[in-house]
Amino acid sequence: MNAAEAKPVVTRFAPSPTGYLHIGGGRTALFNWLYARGRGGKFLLRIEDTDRERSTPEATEAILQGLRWLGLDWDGEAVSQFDRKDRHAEVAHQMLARGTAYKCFSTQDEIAAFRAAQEAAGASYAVFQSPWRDADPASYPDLPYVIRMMAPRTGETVIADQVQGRVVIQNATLDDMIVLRSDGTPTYMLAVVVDDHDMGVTHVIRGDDHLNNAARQQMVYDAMGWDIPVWAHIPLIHGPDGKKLSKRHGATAVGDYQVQGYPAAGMRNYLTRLGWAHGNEEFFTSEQAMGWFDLGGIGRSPARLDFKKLENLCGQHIAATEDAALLHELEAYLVAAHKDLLTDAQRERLSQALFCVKDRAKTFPELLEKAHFALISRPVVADAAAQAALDTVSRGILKSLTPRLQTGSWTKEELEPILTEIATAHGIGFGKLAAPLRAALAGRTATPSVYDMMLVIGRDETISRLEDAAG
RNA sequence: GGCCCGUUCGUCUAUCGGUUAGGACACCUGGUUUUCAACCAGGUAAGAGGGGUUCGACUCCCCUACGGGCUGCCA
Repeated sequence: MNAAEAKPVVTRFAPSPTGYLHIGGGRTALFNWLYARGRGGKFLLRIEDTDRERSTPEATEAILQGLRWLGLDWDGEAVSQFDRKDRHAEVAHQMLARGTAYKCFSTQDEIAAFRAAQEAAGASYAVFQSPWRDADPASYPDLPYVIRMMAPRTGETVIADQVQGRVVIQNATLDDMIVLRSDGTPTYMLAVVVDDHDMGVTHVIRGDDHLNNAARQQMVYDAMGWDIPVWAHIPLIHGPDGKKLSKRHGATAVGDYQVQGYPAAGMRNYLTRLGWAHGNEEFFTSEQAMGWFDLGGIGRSPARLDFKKLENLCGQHIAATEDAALLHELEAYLVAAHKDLLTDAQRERLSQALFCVKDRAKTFPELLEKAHFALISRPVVADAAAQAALDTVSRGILKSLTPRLQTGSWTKEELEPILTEIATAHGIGFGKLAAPLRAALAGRTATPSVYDMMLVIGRDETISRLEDAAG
């Protein structure tokens, strides 16, 4: 192992705050987090807010909020790229001094005309070649200028990518990109390199829409004599139809999943497994994933979102979550989705009911619906299906049941023979008895076991609800 | 247009020259059941197409098709 390999891992997530946290961005952040955390490294956050027109504080907050919900904690304060603009300009001028960049006085009209002429001449690619690249500084006019990278015109740039493999770009197809705009602000290509270098980023894990950019950025590293980070360009996520993910596919924001009541652990599991595999492992915790995750295991083709699989994994995670933690998540979900708070009584009863509902739900709203019986107070309002189960005959049966519940210990062992006996006495199967019981106790037709419900709400409440329903 | 990347069951994937191409989700059948969820048993289902290389290709190379990305004084 040489010195470079021994360096502690530093990864980063660098979103631009122009909107909510996209599900694809969430996965990129997750991969960076997993990689760093699994190796005792650092996971940094940088907000790429150099585009003042489109960046908003609201978007920044939405992104931070999305990351927090996903449970992706970052080290230190989030860095604002805009705040570092002086440093970026400084590096641009260092490049100038090193002779790896030059001032270009071409106007945007001139550039457009150059491209148009090239296109008209049938050139296969339109690479702008600035007439100022080799100009004598003595001939510089007193006009606004940009600083351009003095990119090599021949040869090739090789990106040794951990996911995509060895990618070769012909230098002739790359132009002398602008690193500092005429207003003195840095372009993304410069800022990202300077920041990654200054922040000590060792592994750049990002969407493969940046794969071509990596060649340009690598030239900046070379121009400054800086170490090139390990590149890993991961494929983007697509919608269920294989097309680029967009609004019409439904939820594209991480926040949407929170509001829809998917547990964060399930999201992490699903997103990790999307485009990455560790043998046949499907259901795992983030701690396990940290131990297994590596760049070589990332697939090279874009993966499609599959909500059914997401739900399946979420159901497994809900079932595996400890009651106290689950209750906490449910309350957070209620606030995030409905601005609802639980009363103390509801919280108490819900926590007692979790054992019988958490392995029957794939999402929080589904779980809450199953736990409806524990959240309501009398009088129980039955939905249409439940009302249908409370016909005259059924009400009569319930009426004959209540006296039998007054005494004895309140356990499933004692209750079972009583209910069985009532069913038998009326010549019906247990299923026929359970239906009106569910309706009376929960006002629903889909509920946990009738015994579990009775035990959770207790004898008095059970009898009262049965009497209410029996009329 | 040019350049770059990709293509295994419907979906996520395993395989890293020799396998009856495995698993998971979904789906179908049967069982269990107190509704829902779950559970048990079984089943349908894949290497985009065409050329090579090789004793032997899903695996390596080329072409085509399709999908995606980049080609900005956006990030």
